[in-house]
Amino acid sequence: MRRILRVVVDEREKSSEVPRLLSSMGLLVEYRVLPVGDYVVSPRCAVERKAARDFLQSIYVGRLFDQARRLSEAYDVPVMVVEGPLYELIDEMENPRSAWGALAAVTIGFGVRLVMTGSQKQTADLVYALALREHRGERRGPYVHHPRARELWEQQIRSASTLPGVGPKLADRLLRRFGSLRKLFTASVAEVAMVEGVGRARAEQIAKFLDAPYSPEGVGEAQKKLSISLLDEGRKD
Amino acid sequence: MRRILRVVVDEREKSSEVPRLLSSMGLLVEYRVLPVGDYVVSPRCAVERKAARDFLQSIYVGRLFDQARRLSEAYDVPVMVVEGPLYELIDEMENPRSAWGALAAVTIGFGVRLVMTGSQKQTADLVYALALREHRGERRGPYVHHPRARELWEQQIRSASTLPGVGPKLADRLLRRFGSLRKLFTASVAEVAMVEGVGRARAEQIAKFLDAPYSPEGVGEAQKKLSISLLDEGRKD
DNA sequence: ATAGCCGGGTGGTGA
DNA sequence: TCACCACCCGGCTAT
Repeated sequence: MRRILRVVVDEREKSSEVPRLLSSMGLLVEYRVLPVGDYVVSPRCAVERKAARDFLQSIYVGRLFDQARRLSEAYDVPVMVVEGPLYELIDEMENPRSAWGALAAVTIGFGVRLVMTGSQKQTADLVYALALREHRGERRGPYVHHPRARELWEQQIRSASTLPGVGPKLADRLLRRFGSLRKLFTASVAEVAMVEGVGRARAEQIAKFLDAPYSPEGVGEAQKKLSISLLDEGRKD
Repeated sequence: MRRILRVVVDEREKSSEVPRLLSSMGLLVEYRVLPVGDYVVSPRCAVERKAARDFLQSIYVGRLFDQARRLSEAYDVPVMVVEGPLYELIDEMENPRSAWGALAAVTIGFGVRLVMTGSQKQTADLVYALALREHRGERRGPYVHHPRARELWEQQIRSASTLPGVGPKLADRLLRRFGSLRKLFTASVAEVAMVEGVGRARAEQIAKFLDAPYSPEGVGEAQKKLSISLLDEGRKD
């Protein structure tokens, strides 16, 4: 049996259909007065819902950037949903480019993830998808995208995960087995291969990686630029 | 005098109106065969343009996540533009939620910035706004990036950078000095401290990190309190 | 010789 | 997300 998905909704959103749709989908909807955001989907992810017209208006009042800032300050994964006929409204504008510029500023400048939807139903579907995703802790993307590791053990896992074929799960097992990063990094192929989830092939791959000589110039790609700029020219032997 | 905005466009995009619109706006359009992305707006920012129908289809072929991954690996600011009547198409689908889930995965999992537009004209306006925005930052570097698998030396630098107080530059120096990751990880405090940019304090910090015992659930009571307070879910009374 | 600038590099913070 | 700041390191310099 799987746990109920929970989402915290701002009181003011009661006037929209979205919360009702969410609870009809099986989500547990809980109302609060939220200082920022409209739908809190997980401790790190909140959604701000804005009607297309309101979105465009708030560009000129400067309110948009304020909200984007507050949202990204409060949550690691800030999402802004623009709901409604945005395209038509932008086409009616005198200078549509400023609207696209604002869009770019919000998503690139503040790191807010934008999604446009066509209706409240679609907004609800999106929020549901977000809740599902956040709840599962689903990692579709590469693990390097992990936000930030604060605790020591998280940093250790992150470090061990840089080994080829080693993700967070395996890193945990390896660290449990060896006790510290140093011991892991100095372990022999046979010792590493003994850990569950690591076979001979993977163990050898890891050893090969650790022992690989460092040659940034390598096979002469355009990457040379980096290594050249990194070279220190102040050798005075 | 301000410099002309330049954008590199994939050859295949010639068949669309967008490049023509861009150059009529005053952008310098340069055609190339791009390995990834359709519009390269700056050394760090590229845009992949997808028709709404194509976008939805590529979800089911699995091609979407592949493209998202390649885009985000090659550029720091990957942008995906979904052009056309997405809302209507999604409403016609049997399970629209999977579409929103895919959208969420692309933008949250892969860090791709999504923007929906209603027409080629709007896409052009967006690309223009991006070019303007990126131009202000004035970064230089190669416009075309390659999606090829990360080079060995890059992975080695990434691995060494997980050490505390060590970024890409220091990682390079450390690896040059020690020759391989294994040798770096087994080096003594004194040896590490000899490298330029690493003093006694930093060397000791690194050693402490490597030798720290792994205790995922936290051993210290004080530590426990901290993590509990951090994990405390959105109680905002 | 050495104590104090200064420029590069890192990582945390607030917008 | 990203730009800015504060700290750490090591070399230079002026005594």
